[in-house]
Amino acid sequence: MPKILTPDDVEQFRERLCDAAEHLFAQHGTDAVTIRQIASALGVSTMTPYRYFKDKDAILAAVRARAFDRHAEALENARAAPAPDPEARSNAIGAAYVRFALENPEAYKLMFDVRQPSEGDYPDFVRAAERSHATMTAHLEDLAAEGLFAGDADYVGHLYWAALHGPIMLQLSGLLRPPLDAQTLIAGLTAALAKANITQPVSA
Amino acid sequence: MPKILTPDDVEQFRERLCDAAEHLFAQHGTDAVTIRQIASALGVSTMTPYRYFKDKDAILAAVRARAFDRHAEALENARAAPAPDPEARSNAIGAAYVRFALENPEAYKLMFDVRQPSEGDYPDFVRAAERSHATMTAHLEDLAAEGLFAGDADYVGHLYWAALHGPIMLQLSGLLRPPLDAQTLIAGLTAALAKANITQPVSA
DNA sequence: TCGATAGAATTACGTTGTAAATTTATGACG
DNA sequence: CGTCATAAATTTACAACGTAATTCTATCGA
Repeated sequence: MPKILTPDDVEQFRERLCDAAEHLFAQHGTDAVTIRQIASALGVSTMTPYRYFKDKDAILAAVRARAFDRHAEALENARAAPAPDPEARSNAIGAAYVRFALENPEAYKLMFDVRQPSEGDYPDFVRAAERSHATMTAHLEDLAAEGLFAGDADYVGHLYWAALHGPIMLQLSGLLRPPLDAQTLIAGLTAALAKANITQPVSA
Repeated sequence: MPKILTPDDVEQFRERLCDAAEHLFAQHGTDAVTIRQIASALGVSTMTPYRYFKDKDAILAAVRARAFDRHAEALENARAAPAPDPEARSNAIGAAYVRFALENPEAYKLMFDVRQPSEGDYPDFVRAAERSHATMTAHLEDLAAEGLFAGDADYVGHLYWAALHGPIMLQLSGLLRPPLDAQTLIAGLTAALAKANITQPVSA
């Protein structure tokens, strides 16, 4: 019998390939990177990646999922870190979100890239995206358990998510001019949310 | 002497080409559309578009600029329309923004597509994008002139912009699950902004 | 009528994603 | 210990792409 790839071998190669792809994406832009470049960076032939991924779209989905996973990890670490009080922990989670986005703009753009047509075809991506956002909801549920927040944790979590995501995307789209930037807008939006203390969906 | 294209001829052909390209983009996705398809839809040869646009990127920039222009027009119409009171006019402008985005999701995605590397190369696009956002600031300056708002119009305009853009982008990225949607989040964020009445950049 | 020439069409080429065919290397078995 | 079936990798091949270079066509001043 010939050599057989263990599931571990497969996973390891996929990791290496995604690492290489991610670097190339960040360096040259997602569209400019070819399968041939990725294969060459790994020292394998052009067709070898096809043994590990269905096609180029599957590679893109895998890289996006990995970016979401790293993002989720940053949030989870912030949530797990010691904090003097719950408010400080809230701020730490928000700061971790923003820091990840601004320090890894190419990864963040990729995560929320709106072109992948049917994300349902890539369950790994969907799971990673859910995991990332779940931390924010979980933190609000912590606050609720401590009696510091009463309301719809999912809804309010999404409000804060949108309050971070909107400014970040405007900045990454190149549409903010000094002195405006994502941080300044996020400060205003989160201050407004905290002050208004919205807890339930408001009727339009 | 041979036939000579007047500037009007050129402009007319560009319009026709952008119309065709936009339809194809919305139908098949931006990436799947080829120059050959666009040319064929116009009944011209493959290379004819190159007489009117430098390359494919220039076509994309032109289509994006046109989308921003239509968006700006929708906002300007809402601002110019009669309204019972200033608050109603504010709501009408916001509603026009959201309606455009949700009724033309492909156009909206294109406008804020984060891939075009150096938008500075396309001054028409930059101008259209500025025009779109200027309406919101202008409306706040109207309010200020009437004594109904005192604060940094540019900053607060951007706060509302981000409060609309964030939820819309989350929805268009396919990351909102029922019962959550862009409208519900926008209602919460704009309610918070109105209630908190932020007027100046808040210090982090 | 005719020829110079702007604009359109045709041809051509390098590159892409990937299907199909071929080669290579492994490990159980006579 | 060689041999062979076969998984994995490579090589080859091809249609389609963006676009440069070339050729054709139709117009208008002479």
